[in-house]
Amino acid sequence: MEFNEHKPIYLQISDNICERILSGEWPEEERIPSVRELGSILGVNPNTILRTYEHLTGSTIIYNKRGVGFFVEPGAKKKILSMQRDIFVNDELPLILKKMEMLGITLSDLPKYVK
Amino acid sequence: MEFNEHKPIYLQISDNICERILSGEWPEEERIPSVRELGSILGVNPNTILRTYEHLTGSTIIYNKRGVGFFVEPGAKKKILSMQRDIFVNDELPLILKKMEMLGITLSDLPKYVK
Amino acid sequence: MEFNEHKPIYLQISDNICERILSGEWPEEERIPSVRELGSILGVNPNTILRTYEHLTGSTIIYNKRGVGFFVEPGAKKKILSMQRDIFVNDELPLILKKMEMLGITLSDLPKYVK
Amino acid sequence: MEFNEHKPIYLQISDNICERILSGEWPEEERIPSVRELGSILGVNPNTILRTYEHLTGSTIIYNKRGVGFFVEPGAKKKILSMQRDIFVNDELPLILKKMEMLGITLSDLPKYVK
DNA sequence: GTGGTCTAGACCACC
DNA sequence: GTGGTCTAGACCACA
Repeated sequence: MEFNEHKPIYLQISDNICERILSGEWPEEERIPSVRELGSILGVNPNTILRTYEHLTGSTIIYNKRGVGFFVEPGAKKKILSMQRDIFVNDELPLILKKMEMLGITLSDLPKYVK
Repeated sequence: MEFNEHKPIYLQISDNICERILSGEWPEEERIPSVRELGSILGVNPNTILRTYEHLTGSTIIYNKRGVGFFVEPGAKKKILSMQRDIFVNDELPLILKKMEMLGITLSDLPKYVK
Repeated sequence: MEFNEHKPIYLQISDNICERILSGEWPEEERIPSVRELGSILGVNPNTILRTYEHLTGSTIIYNKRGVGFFVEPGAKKKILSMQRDIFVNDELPLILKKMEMLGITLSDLPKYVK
Repeated sequence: MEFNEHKPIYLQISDNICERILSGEWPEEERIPSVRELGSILGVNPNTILRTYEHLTGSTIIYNKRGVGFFVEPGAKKKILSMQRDIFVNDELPLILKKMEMLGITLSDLPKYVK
């Protein structure tokens, strides 16, 4: 997996996992790869994966069965959607719009940039 | 000057300087404050300012006259705008659009969220 | 390590590292010492080593794996050679030839001066 | 006048003056421009020119008549030639040859690079 | 006066 | 453990 320069790797992995859950690749209630497995798949230290899992556990998107592994929470998809929607609309969108104004790009210009 | 938590101070100062150049407060071809001056104005160590200036020099937004000081490059405004536009269109916008798709938000929904 | 008077230490270390890479002492793809390690080996402040590493990263001769360390870029040897050859042929050689002309020394005189 | 990055400006001007003397543009025994004049011609602080003149005075290539100006020493051309020849053969040439060896360039390759 | 280099040491996020 | 940022302060060559 390729990582962006300035965002912590564990958060980038977190985003990646959310996408997998949303897409149904990792269904609710099912076990996800162990810290070691995913670490070796992504070429990343298991500690980093653990941090990701802790982060997602804190948002009740996954949960841990001791000695067994991590599982996707029931309702995870809904949760992810509402959380990310909130963040997007309240935090990110205002910044985006401000920047677009600075750059002289309007909403009606956007379709031009969609590939 | 107030600094944001998680972005390096020297980059925040860099952004700030770009804004000053764009606004015309620091015109092209003119000398900008010395590292010591600006450091004491912003309450920041001169080394940190120097780092900012090195960063901006690397982007040919300012240049150095040895023993004299730093000056705004001719064409700096155009350069800043085109750089920021590039980053926005090529790096940020695709991620934004991807996320919007994931969240089920379309371009035509956006005007709703503008205050 | 002994340092020359008038060239910055961080650049001298940079040259030294390039030699190590060229000689194969530090092979491509392999990890090089941490800033603290190399600093204590060379008797130099870690910040100075970091500066060297940043400089070499900028020339894509080494790269950083976050939280792990710096590594020699694949193709670093070739890159170093071609960079140095470029500088020599395009920047230094013209000056040398100009000076030789001024001094009345011709190319065919040179073998006389080789010990 | 354009200045090289890493060599002090006052030395670059010194080289430039030596060339003028060798070429006969500034003949022996004749007055050369005042510190202020040359400074404004080259776009450089007069202090820098003064430093150049002091440097050349120290090598008895020019001399000062108090209240009148600086003059080219009689015998300056010969002096410059022998000094520069010495430096070139003893100091610079060995370094050049060493670097050429490192880069795999031989003396017989050189004519190729002459424009 | 200017920037440039270097040190010592601290603190931090991240792996 | 890793690098990255920042400070304080020193020293220097140069303009």
